[in-house]
Amino acid sequence: MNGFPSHWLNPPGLKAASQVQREIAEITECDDRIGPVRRIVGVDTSMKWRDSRGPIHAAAAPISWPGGAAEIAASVTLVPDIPYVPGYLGFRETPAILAALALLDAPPDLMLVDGHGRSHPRRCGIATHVGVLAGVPTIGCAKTILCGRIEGELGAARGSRAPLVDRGEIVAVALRTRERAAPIYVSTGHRVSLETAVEWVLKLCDGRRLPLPIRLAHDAANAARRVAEAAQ
DNA sequence: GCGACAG
DNA sequence: ATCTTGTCGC
Repeated sequence: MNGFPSHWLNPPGLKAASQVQREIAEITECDDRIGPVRRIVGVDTSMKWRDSRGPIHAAAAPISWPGGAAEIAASVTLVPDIPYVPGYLGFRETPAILAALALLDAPPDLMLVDGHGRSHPRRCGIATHVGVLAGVPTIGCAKTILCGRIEGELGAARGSRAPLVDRGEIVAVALRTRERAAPIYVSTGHRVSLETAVEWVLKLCDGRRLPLPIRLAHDAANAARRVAEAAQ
């Protein structure tokens, strides 16, 4: 599907993992390289409460565009190699996400990932990780900050934005997608510029804080978890 | 050394 | 990430 070293998914340790992230960050494209967008997929995972070593359930939820009609979501259950460690989420969840993506009849034209992309200490959050390995344009949508700080003031109106700056670099946009709601942090994952990413996220947030494909993926992943838990 | 720390 | 129902308010 896409040729890459196996250790990009399975490094021997965290030190090697950091090096992999720097390598991926080197080849990531932060400019627009998107074809016609007719199908958008959101991906997310679900797991048991405070169970960082148990199985995770990943879902890929497609919508058609324009219109935003939901299509059948795909989901898989998989035991991750590592527990959750801040900064290394990609190594934990990417295998399951790629497996769910492989169940779709075609790769998406654009993908939204729950988590950071470039707004990561080594510029390789899960949205970048997934985007490069899948060879798909991705946008990172995170609910809280991993690194950096908001520069300036973020307005209260929907659509207000302020840059998220880390070590002098704009790595994401703090975006008010809904009035009276906390902002989300939109970043480049792969092959999508920050400006384009913000445009898409605003278009996909139907009066809600999170974009539709992410919400659908969240629901599908939770449904898969309930099915798996009921079956045992 | 200390604090911070996506999901 | 997830446990949980209703309830209050913009």
